[in-house]
Amino acid sequence: MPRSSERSSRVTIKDIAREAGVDPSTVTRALQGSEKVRPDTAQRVKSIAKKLGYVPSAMARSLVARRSHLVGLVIPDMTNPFFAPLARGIEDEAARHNLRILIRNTEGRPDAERDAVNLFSELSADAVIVPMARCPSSYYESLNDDTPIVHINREEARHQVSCDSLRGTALILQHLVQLGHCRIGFVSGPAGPAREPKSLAYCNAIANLGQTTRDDWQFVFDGSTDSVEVIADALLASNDRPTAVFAWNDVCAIALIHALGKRGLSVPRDISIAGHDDIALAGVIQPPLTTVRWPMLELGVAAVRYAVHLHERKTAPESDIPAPQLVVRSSTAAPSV
Amino acid sequence: MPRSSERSSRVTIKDIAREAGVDPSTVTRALQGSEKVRPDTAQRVKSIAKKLGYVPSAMARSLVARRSHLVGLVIPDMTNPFFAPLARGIEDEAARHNLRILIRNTEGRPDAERDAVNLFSELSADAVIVPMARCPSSYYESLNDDTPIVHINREEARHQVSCDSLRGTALILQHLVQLGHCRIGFVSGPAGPAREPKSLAYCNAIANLGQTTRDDWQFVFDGSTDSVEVIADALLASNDRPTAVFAWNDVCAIALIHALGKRGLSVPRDISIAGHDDIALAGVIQPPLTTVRWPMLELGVAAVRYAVHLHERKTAPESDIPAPQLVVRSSTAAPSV
DNA sequence: TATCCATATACAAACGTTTGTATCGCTCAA
DNA sequence: TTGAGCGATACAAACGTTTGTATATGGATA
Repeated sequence: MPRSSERSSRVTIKDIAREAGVDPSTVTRALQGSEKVRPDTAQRVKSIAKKLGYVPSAMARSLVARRSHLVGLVIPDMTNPFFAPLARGIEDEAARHNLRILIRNTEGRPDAERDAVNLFSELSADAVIVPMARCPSSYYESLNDDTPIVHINREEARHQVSCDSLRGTALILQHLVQLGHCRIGFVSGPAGPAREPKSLAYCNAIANLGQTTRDDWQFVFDGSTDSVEVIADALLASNDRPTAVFAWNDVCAIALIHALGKRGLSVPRDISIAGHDDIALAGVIQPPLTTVRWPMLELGVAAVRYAVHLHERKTAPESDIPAPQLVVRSSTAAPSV
Repeated sequence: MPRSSERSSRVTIKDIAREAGVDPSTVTRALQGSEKVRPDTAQRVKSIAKKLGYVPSAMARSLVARRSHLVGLVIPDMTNPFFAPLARGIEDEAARHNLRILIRNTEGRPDAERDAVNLFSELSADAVIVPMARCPSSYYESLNDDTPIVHINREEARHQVSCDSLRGTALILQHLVQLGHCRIGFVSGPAGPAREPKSLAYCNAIANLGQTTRDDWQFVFDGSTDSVEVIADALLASNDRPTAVFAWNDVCAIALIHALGKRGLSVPRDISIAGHDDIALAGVIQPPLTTVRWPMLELGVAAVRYAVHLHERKTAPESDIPAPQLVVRSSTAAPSV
């Protein structure tokens, strides 16, 4: 029996006050459990509130409190299970701080990312967490700082938490070289500010290991299955093709294994494939994927902590986040040559 | 150069008004592009707003407008890529109606689901979309109806859009029987109001096809990889074990294929496995998974349309949603007997 | 020059809360 | 009997918008 009256608009604190014969301010205090209200009055107010199906207005509340206890999370790609542990870490830590997480999905589109940040800003979110931002730094610098933005793995940003983001590349390449590979290809992720540094990290790591690379051993995955087919074709066309490929994304690596299989190449017998991210499925596909585990959960926790401290003490907390780890499974092996 | 002043709180319409030498109401109208403002005044106001880095307060705005143009989406499991197309359909359709989607993740916990619905309600969301709700119907019936809840595939709910949710079961089982299987196992999804109907659908379909089932051919997947191991063990222990298993969830099916592989059973040679949902990876794993494609994208679109009509015309729109489809790949084959 | 209309702008109330301060009615001590 | 002190409650202002109405300014008309 929610609404007992016939009015069509929302039940307010005033409705409760009228019914209880008290002032609205008394209702607020009663509902908050303030000690300045007589217990029996408080009880009466509460039961009337319940009877009427009262739902407080976050709008009005936040307006006067000038904060919303909301934290925005901007996710570039819900399809990628990679972000799930991040979200979980964020949710858990947020709950501990009496904050509530709201998520917005951008599908990798920079305009959607701007819109998401904007919406959270309009909602007076306490903070906005943006993992793997697609918009250029200049955009974030132009924002006024009422709403702090916390980036994840974006070294140049004002506020950010990160792990050693390029470590994974080094680990994987080192692993492949140790197995005896010397022609190692690379597939970089979708467009965005993160692409360049990744390619660079690959080139550097290759150089550090005393190996060489070639332009036609480097490919771009745009998130679609079509682009994987193109990559597979290009790979086979190369007359001196890589014996191993490092794909910057497990989803891409898995799709690539399949595309190569269709073309008669078996992994890891004919070619080794390594991924990145260690999504939940990576260990249960055939062959189980060699990849890099990122400390996404820990990054989420750290991001929320950072946001909280930013809000309260205006000073950045230290937090140490475990380094990315190599997870060797069965999609990589010594070259067959 | 966002904030030119030294004040630390948010830039408001009053700040702009003061700087432009006009009344706040004129600022609003100028910013809205109302035709009652002289063009040069409007221009001046706009440029000042930009200069000050003005961000409107959604709180204040929604408070007076008494609506937020926000639609809440409650997702039980972000890990499951199954929900990605739903979210995309919802986002796209919402954009067309000038609505913005906010997502909250519940990880399948009923209390988190209640909290999510509650939050959206407090935020005066125009509607809340709840796919695969975990809370009992009685909870939803007890809610006051200022904030309409639109369910997805929940026949008993007041407001819902759905496809023929049990069709998939029938299609898969029919396919398996046609291949010659007569001992067909079943793995149902995680706990919640949807589990019972699913098991029932399985039993009914089995009966309709003139087959029989046994209690020890039916298993429960709770979302963890551990539970898949348990299922695999139980499956092997059965002395008259199923020659095919239908798992109500691709993620579960994929993990099951792997767990059986570890125990020496090859799919589909030794046992057929079928999934449900047709997630993006289903086609690119080894072996490619036979499954059922659900019209998630279309359901998302329909849900938003439903919500919009509920808000505007108070009458439910008709929409026809394509039926679930059987997608036969390579994880099912004739029994080897 | 007085009147009228249109146009541009200002004024004020409202949305639903929260919170600081004022007021009321007690009891208790002097 | 009076006044201080206190506990419970009422009053009022504020948060940042939007919107209906009132006002002022100017030009055209009579």
